Amino acid sequence: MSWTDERVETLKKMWGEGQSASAIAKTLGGVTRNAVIGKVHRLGLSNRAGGAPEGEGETELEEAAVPAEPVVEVVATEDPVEEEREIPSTQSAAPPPLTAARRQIIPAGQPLPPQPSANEISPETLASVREVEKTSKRISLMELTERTCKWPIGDPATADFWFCGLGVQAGKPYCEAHVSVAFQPMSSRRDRRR
DNA sequence: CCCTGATTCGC
DNA sequence: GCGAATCAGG
Repeated sequence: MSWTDERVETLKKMWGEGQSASAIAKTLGGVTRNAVIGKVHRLGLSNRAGGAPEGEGETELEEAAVPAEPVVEVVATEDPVEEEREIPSTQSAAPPPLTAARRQIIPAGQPLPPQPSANEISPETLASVREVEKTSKRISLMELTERTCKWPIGDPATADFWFCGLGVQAGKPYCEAHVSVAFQPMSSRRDRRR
């Protein structure tokens, strides 16, 4: 494969859109992400220039020393390389109707499971969850991957928070134990049809 | 371990 | 010019 005008154009476009080198390489086909990066540099557009020359926006989640700005940034932890994401411009201009209770909002965005509460989870499964929490790897947000259990454990508002991190069970986002509690057969309780 | 971009250097 | 290997980092 060679860098035809077409391919270069695609490269420029995708790179400009903020696509990752590997994603671009996958789209183009016949090249590796290294090739893409190499080309990007040769083309002189290493830095995702354009309109944001500066950017000291380090998303540091330090202590809760928020001055006064009710900065409600929804930092959705997007998957590394989902697939064809062609919408880096999706502004969620509609913050959920969270009026009062704001200090106890769980993770962010995506379909994270509810914390194991005294819900409708059978004592057995709940017990197994407790078990897993002991043996969990306690990985950080950064460690989360396609194949690590993304079950949150602990209180996100404190340092006492981590993710299970055990191996997931084929495609599922959680390990076996957490899958069992996340995906209840929908009849764990003789539901009193309200 | 997974992934990201950056750089180097033989081809 | 090209891109694998390597580096540096999350």
